[in-house]
Amino acid sequence: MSSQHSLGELQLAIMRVLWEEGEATVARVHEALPAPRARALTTIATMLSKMEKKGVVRHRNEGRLFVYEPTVSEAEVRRTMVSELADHLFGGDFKALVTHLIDEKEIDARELDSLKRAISDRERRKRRGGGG
Amino acid sequence: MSSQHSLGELQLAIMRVLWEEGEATVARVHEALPAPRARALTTIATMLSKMEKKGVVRHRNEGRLFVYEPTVSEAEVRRTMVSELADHLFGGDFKALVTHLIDEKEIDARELDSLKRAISDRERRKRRGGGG
DNA sequence: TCGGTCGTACTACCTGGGTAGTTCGAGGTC
DNA sequence: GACCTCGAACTACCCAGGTAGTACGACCGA
Repeated sequence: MSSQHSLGELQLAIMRVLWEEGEATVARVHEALPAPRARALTTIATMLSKMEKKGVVRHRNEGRLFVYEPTVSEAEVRRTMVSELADHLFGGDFKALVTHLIDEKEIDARELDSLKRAISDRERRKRRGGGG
Repeated sequence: MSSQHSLGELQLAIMRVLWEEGEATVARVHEALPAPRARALTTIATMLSKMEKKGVVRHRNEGRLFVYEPTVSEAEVRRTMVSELADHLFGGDFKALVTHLIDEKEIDARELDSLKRAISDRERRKRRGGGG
């Protein structure tokens, strides 16, 4: 697949519900949205149909209900959006992005160290176990 | 300052010119934009005036020329935009962002290792030297 | 069958990024 | 002084995210 999908804030919030629950009706998405993201039900419905046109969700009919489910994974969206940002802001240099994170104290050396250990670990496991 | 400024693609391209050159006229920005970002001169002018309304650039008159200069630094914009992304995509967890970078092979353990060394180094220097 | 309820469809609007043509004014030139 | 040119201002779009009211159709209960 690997389609390029950059999503807005509300769209992301909606997707988060769908990723979490696998599938959901408009009403379900609406009530599952955290308080600060409270919107009219129709707003959610409109958004969902825009998102379907865009290809990030799909729906099936359950009686007269629409049950929506995601057609793109969280990882895909993240990949797209992080790459986009790295592109725009750091000329596509992901290392520069991490460097920024550290320079701006968003993340410190200790955190990075534990991170690095986790990664080496994962890589080692990958090498031994094979599968992705 | 620390104002929150999220910029679009063209805006970023324009800012890059201004950051690089310190200040520039519309024409200068226009000709300095890399080929793939070629736009009509009026587009640049319009954009620049929108950006001024937004507060990310300022201009002074040099005869009948407008000389624009940035009012926000590249670091500020990066901070804003990276934080925004981390917020939207990783619930504000910067570590999760780095983890993503590694999981998705955007960056590998070796790169991370050299990165980590550079960071420890910088931290050490900071601790000794003071300023920040 | 009528009327209410529920849920989607339609419509409309706002905002901001992006795009660019056209107009207008200032300055220099013939 | 009329004219040309250059550069900014104005105007007008397009698109997508976001927001929500209103219309409409289906279904259920009386």
